[in-house]
Amino acid sequence: MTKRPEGRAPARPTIKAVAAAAGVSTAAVSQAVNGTGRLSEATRRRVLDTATELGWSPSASATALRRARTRTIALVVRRPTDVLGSDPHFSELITGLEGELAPRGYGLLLHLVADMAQESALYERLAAEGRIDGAVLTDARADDPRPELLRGLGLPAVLLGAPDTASPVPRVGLGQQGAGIREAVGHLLELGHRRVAYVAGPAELLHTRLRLHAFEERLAEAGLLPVAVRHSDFTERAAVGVTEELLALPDRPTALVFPNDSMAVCAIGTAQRAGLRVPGDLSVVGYDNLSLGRWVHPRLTTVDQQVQRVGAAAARTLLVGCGEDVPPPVLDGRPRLVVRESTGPLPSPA
Amino acid sequence: MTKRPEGRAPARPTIKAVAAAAGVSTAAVSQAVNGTGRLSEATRRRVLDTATELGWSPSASATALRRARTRTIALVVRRPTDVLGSDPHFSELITGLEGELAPRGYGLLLHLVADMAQESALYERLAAEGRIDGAVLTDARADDPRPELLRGLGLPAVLLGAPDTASPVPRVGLGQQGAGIREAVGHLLELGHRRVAYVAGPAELLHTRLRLHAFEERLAEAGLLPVAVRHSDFTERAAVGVTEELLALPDRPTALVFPNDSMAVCAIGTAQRAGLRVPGDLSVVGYDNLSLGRWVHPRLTTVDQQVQRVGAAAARTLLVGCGEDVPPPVLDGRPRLVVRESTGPLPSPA
DNA sequence: ACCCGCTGGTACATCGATTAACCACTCCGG
DNA sequence: CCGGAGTGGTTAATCGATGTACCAGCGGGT
Repeated sequence: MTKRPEGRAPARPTIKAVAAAAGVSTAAVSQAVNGTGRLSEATRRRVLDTATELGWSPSASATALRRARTRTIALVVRRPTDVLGSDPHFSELITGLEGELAPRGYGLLLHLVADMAQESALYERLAAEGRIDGAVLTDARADDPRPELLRGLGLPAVLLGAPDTASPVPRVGLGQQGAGIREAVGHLLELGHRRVAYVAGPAELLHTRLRLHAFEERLAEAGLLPVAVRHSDFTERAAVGVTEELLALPDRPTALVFPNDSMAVCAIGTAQRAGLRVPGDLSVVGYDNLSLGRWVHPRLTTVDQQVQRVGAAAARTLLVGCGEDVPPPVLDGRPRLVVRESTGPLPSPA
Repeated sequence: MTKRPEGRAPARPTIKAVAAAAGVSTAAVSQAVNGTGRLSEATRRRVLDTATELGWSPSASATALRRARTRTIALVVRRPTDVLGSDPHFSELITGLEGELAPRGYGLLLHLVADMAQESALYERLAAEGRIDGAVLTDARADDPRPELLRGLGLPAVLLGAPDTASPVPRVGLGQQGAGIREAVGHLLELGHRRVAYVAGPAELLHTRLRLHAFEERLAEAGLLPVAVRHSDFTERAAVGVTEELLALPDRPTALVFPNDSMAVCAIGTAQRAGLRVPGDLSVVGYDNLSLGRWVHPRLTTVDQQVQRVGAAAARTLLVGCGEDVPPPVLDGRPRLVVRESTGPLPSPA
């Protein structure tokens, strides 16, 4: 039991300590770690050695103040209900972001807000305090105020889930939302389905519109109309309600398409509870390729949109916007249908 | 011709600008916003008004440098496999943390690492750079190196998922892990089950041990031994493998207890796939009370440990450790069993 | 001897806020 | 009329790192 008075700060070394230990000026130390200025190779090495020896890293606060750059990126999650809880979307996105940010010494500042007003206010505060260098904007809306806001604040940003039209900020991936849904509908049509219903996300989200449009378009190409379209939030509760409603329809749909996997799984449960077999009586398609879906019974047919890669691309885009010298993002993958067991041939009419 | 065509930096106002506009010294401005010093009410108000008028907030970098406090808390998620993806645990935890941190102007810095070595290295880097004021340590291990490490770095921390024994850092909640499991086992015993198996998390995690001990203890109180105990990571894939193995046992268990809900759901799927009815032939208990569990078929019996509240308590504890003046955390809830449909009476012997 | 250019560094102002020390002024009792 | 105590501010040093401007040698051409 060492008697150490608590809270005794270990007094981290400063650039001054390193300079003294190496017998040079603080300027030399700075130049050594940043690779700037003109130092002899011998001096540079000696400085770097003493730096590691003392366990010194430049203070993030001081550097941030001097350079007006914090090496921090904001990710704000809007969470009107409890979406985050069930949605793997953000976890995957964060994984993708981190993979690119961390190696460059960047940090991810995470915030949760309830609505768009709070989100905008938060960006303004973060910008006013100079806490961040950029932001990842998720869930693009139809008339999204954020790109313009961030541009006004002088912060680079990247918008996820919007088509690549001209805009104040770059946009990344999730742009081919339609492709996955088209594939899913095509799959259902091939199986013989004619009465297909679509459960969409909140109407104000841009990707909701994109996917819905793709859904209707693909059906139209087969000369069909959706038997029903319902908007919902992303909650499991909504999934259950909508499913019950759709199953009670006079011309009951034989296939349901959902905007995420959690909802699809709940829908399967609801159908089973109502005495229907999946996919015998009802086919169900999800979205996201949540790993859970591979193991439930029946295994879930879903759309994999590779959120992780999108996150990585978004991070790269932002880093470029921050003046970092990184290879530009490449985003090859597009959403792809993963066919498993929750979809099957049209039930033969009794 | 400016280098940045439209990215003209809006030149955020500084304390100097506010001081000039209000006709006072910068010191007065500082005292006004911090409520320190002795300023007349009139001056204070005038300063605050011009501050909001100019849209000024003190620079986080400058304040951090001067006060040696960043108002940032680190949450490092160790993720050997893809646990984060499916585990709602962290989402809930983050929600709880944010609820307390955000109102006090604190930010949450999120990092993902692969193993404990990386995690320790990360804390050292964050501390050396002075990027954080404290850290939330999740998933306590048997001989956890982090509390000692963080103490050595002079950073307040809070350890989650450990009993409240003496330690370098405070510990919060999740300490009564046993209570929930005891309740679950009691429930199964009441239903007549005698052959119960336990699927545990990774052996090095402290809460794994606590829960396992509670499981065995409660069974012993009824004069029973576990029919089997298996360790696993938290992945769905492992759930499937373990379930298949347990169901193939000569004295097949009639009830399975899992360390999280995703695994339990997958186990149910696996059992169904093997032709077993749940809970007719097999009872399944989860842990976490993931919202999905309320809607699958059958609805999942699980343990609710109120992670969100734990997060809130952890945040409060940390804020106190940072010298913030907040009400001390109160953590009333203990884990509670939520009985639903995936558990049922012992199958009558054929 | 003188100036030039080059190498390898150093001195100092600066980023934006905080805070201890200090000062001008008024009021008041003795 | 003077000392002492408030009141309501200001001045200036400081946090740690960065970068521009400057300087000391030194070799070499003329």
